[in-house]
Amino acid sequence: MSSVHSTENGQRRSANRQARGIRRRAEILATAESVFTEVGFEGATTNLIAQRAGVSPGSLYQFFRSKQDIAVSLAELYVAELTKAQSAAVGAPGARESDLNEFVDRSIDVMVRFNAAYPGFLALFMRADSPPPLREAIAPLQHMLSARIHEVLAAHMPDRSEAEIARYTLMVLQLARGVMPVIATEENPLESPLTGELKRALRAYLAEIG
Amino acid sequence: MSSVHSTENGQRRSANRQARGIRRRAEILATAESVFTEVGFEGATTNLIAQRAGVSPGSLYQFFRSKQDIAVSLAELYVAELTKAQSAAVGAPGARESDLNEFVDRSIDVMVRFNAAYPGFLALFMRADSPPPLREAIAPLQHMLSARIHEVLAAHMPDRSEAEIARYTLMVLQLARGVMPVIATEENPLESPLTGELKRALRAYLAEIG
Amino acid sequence: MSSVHSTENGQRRSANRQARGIRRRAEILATAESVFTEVGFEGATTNLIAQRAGVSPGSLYQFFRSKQDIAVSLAELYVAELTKAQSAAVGAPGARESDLNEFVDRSIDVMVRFNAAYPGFLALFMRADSPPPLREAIAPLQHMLSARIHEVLAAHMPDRSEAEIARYTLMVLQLARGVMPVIATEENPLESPLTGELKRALRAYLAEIG
Amino acid sequence: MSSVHSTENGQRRSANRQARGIRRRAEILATAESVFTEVGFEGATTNLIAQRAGVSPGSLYQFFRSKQDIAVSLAELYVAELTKAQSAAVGAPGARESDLNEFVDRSIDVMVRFNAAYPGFLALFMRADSPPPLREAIAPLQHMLSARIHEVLAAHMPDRSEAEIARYTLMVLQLARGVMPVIATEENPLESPLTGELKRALRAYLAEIG
DNA sequence: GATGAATGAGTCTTCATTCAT
DNA sequence: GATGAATGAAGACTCATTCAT
Repeated sequence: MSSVHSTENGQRRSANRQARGIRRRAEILATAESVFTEVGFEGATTNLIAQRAGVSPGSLYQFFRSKQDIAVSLAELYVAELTKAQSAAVGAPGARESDLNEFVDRSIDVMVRFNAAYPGFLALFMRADSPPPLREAIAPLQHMLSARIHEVLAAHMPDRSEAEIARYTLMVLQLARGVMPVIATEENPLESPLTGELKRALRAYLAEIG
Repeated sequence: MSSVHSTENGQRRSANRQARGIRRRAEILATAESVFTEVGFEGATTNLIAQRAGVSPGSLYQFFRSKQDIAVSLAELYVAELTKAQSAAVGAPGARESDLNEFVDRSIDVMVRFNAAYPGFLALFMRADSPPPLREAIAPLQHMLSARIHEVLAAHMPDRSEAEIARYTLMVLQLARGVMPVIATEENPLESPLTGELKRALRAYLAEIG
Repeated sequence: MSSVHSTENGQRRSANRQARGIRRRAEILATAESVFTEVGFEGATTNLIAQRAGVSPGSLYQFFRSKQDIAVSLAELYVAELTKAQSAAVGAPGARESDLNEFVDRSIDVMVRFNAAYPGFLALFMRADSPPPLREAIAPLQHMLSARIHEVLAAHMPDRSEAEIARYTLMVLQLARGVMPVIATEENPLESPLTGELKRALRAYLAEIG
Repeated sequence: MSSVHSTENGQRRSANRQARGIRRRAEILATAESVFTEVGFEGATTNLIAQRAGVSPGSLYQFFRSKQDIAVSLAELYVAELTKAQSAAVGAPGARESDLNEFVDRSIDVMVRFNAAYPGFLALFMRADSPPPLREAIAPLQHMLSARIHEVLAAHMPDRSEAEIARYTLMVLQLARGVMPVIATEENPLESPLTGELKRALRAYLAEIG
């Protein structure tokens, strides 16, 4: 009985440990995000991240192989979260969008909310010179967004060539990307007039090419 | 007599020196630009820049107070060059734009040409994040571009409030900034379809808000 | 009554524990030996040893005070094993050697066999330098081997001074130590011609000084 | 004239600089040797070496690419010095040795002197587990010594097979290697009785196989 | 003005060891 | 007794900057 008991204890202990480990990892990741946001990837030191997370440098390296691994993990988190948010708000990929304007509005809202929620996203991945591993880490995200836009545009412009659709897709993505960083710094991003203006700009462009 | 003579010599020598100094400075700046472009601001070491510029590290610090100062000086150079280019192509600031669309087209062309000519511009200042040391260097550039757009928009929309004009200005700037980096990587940027699409997008937006 | 019972239980349990403890310790020591052999003393990490031994780092420190203590314990093990092997093959210490040549041959065979059986022995203790932490661990081994040789030499050269005997002892030990590492890397060490040559060399030296 | 003068100054300055650089490098190397001797290669820290050499860590890395490079450079020094010493004392390779015993005596003296002069040699390179680059660095030395011994033995034993000569060569080398470390720690190595004993041992072995 | 050797604070990372559970 | 997460003191190495010449 005592052995059974100790096994139960062991299980509970290891469950607790695992839970705390996951929490710890998440805390470090959140701390890292804010440090990256403040001082950039190269400006951030692992010792500072550790200290701010209330953890020893050694502990940090129990959760992340390297400084870069922290950024990659962050990217993975973003990919997962954004995919989730996009599906929830705009509908699963494949669902026809009856109205292009609706699609634009909802997508922008999703992006705005996302950027507000994860300030590190802009700070780390919207750079011209991210080191290759970071770039790779967000590639899926790029692809997902592009695919979604491409699909909707193609459905609404059946007469256009692949190349044209691809071009429009890229334009929409980059136009939004240009405005997003400044929206993200607003007080209340979702209600910001800039958010409205971005929607207007995209709608105008889509009407023009339609 | 000899003192007069030596003074004349001194003047001539100091003029020569100054000229060579200015040339040196420009060379270092050009070298720094290409190094920044290759490896980014933090990836660049002052020793590498000095070496590639054929100058000793000590000399580099005779022209620039710090690594950051190099970037700031580069930004100032860009401001000057871009102002010149803009004036030449679009008309001096203050000159009324008869047609907004004309203004857009010419401005975009200027920017595209400029980005092609100065690769460091994109590498350093078109980043969505800007590591803190670069943030202040970028400000004058921002202001110059904004001022130009603001002026033209204000002239064409006399009934709008300051705040609205400011908002539209920011939008135009950011929309262009989003697309510019991908235009810059094209084979022949000026003829790229994306350049045309950017003009279309901006015209459509301006028409919408007009 | 119950207390008696529990005491009996306790005794049996503690006996079991102790037995398992000894086994554990031996397992860790064996693992450490192979890790040391693979990557050297400084290359080995206590965490790796623990992991390979299927033990937690904390447990390892229940058996060994420090990393150095592992090496010392290994040395002690070698002293014990080598003493045993030596006694079995050459006769217990104290037993007169009728023939010096016999003694040489048997001792070399013992050493060769031992080196083949315990690769860690060479890796840790046959190094010409010994990093300071290992220096003290090696001492007992040195002493044991020296004592054995000294005794036999003294018995066969009653007319020589202490100092001379000590010198000859050291010579024999070091001559053998020089050749042993290369013998140990041979396919079949015991049959290697080098083993024969080492015996010849030592016999020749002993004859010379005899 | 003043320009000529400044050129002369420049030349003198750069000559001075180079001279000081070479001296500095040699000092660091000497310091490193003694640190390696005291605490071993892995025990030595680059910061300690720098400090003891009266140099900043950064300066150390101006002369040596890495900690390992220091050891490799030391090895190269040893190779050069020992080659020089050997040629001077025993005669250039190729010169027939009339007497084997003479050859042994002189070679041992050279080695003893060398080991006394460069204590780092034993500490760094007589180890069972030197990292590969260190091993490579002394390989030439090994080869030189082997070649020299091989040549002399072959000349004196024309009837033996290649394999036998090779074996004897290896034996001589290793027998000497075993005793050398303890000779090197003696007060006055050249006069140490152990040096005499080593010569005796080698002569006895060579007589035996002759 | 120019040089480049010298600096040293600071970076990422490791690992022997401890300790709460 | 066992566990393994946590620790934190170093270590090798870099690089913006200075300064004697």
